Amino acid sequence: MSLKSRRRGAALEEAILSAAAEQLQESGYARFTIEAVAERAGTSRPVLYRRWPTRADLLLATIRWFGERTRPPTPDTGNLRDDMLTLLRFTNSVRLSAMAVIGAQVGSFYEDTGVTPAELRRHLIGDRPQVLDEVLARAASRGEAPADLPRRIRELPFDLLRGEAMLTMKPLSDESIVEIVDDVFLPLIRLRLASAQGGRR
Amino acid sequence: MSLKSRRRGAALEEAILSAAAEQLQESGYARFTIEAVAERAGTSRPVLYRRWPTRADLLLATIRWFGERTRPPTPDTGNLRDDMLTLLRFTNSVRLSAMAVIGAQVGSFYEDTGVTPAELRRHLIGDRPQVLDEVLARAASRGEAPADLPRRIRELPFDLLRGEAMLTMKPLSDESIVEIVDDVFLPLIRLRLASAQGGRR
DNA sequence: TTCATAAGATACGTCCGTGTTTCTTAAGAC
DNA sequence: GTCTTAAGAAACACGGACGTATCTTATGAA
Repeated sequence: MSLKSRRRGAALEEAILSAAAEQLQESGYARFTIEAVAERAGTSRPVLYRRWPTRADLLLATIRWFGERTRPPTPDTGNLRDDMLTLLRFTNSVRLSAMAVIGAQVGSFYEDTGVTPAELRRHLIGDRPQVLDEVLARAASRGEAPADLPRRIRELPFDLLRGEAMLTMKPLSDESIVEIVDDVFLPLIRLRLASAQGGRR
Repeated sequence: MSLKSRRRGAALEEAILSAAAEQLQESGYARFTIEAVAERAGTSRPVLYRRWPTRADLLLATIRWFGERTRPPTPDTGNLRDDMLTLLRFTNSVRLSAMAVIGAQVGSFYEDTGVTPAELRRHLIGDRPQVLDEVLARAASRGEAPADLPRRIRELPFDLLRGEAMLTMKPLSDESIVEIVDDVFLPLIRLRLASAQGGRR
């Protein structure tokens, strides 16, 4: 292909991981082969083998790479509802293609390695502080939400978003997102807030 | 293998589908090959090819077969909470191994055929009337739940169950199930019941 | 400008699953 | 008991991806 330019080191690695991410999202893990990624990146298989001994290693590297450059911005609209909607919409559009792949395409990866989708998700998310924490903390300081929310409630909107996306293999409609916030999440938050205040008095 | 007995027709088909279901649950879709299923069933590939032209056809047949023999019993404990717990526990233990496979192992199937996990799920469930409908109808007649629940609320416990199982690739703990019912589902039901009655008055 | 390094092209053997064909022989209907 | 049907064993060519080895040549640093 390239009779002239020849990429090296970090630039090459970047190009490969980018190609790998594309391949993964477009064609799923089944066709996420060393061969296909090399071709898409415009390089040759040995170049990949020199960096990642197995397809599983390449996948992990790809997921981490993708996760790093799709950090959600921290919304700060002044109210919990809009913050949540913003966050969910971002996740729905940007991260979800990744999660759908990770969750639903990677079954054979689980078979091969024993790494569950949940663990892959942690790879995607990384160690960075969760945006959600910040949003909820601000809501609590405004008196919109109780300070202590159990994991199940906190993560509810994301669990629902992810679950539905994994089933349908596509982003949710905006109505669905609004529904999750207005009909499920916020009512539960208000309920818990009321009972916390009621209990305190 | 069998120098003596030789199965035929329906009995053979049953044996094959049973072997296929085992193979699918144990080793996932990636290793759900005509070859592997034939071997596990103690027969030869041509026998399978005569019935199901492709691996996808075999998968659909297997899912339907499995779904048919894992119908959930309709619980009738006299209260919504226990009915829901019973139903969720059954799904968690029996159906879930299937759903985990369907949802999380079958990504490449989606790639091959365009059939989403949601559609596969419908295959599993079939056309039969949903047990959940009956449980909720009885709850409504007891005054425990409003008569008209939107899909999102009705399915909430199952969406959560399925989503979590697809992530972790294993059944939920019983505490998680209780949590889903007591901290998420029932509060929302009561809330809607109250507002429906309040609005009517 | 020189030179060590690594990109990238090519080729090789291997494994595994596909889909088909041929042949035998057991099963079940008559 | 005979005969049609289909099970099941074996072999085949095929394709795709693997993982490695070899050789060239561009790149970037000294």
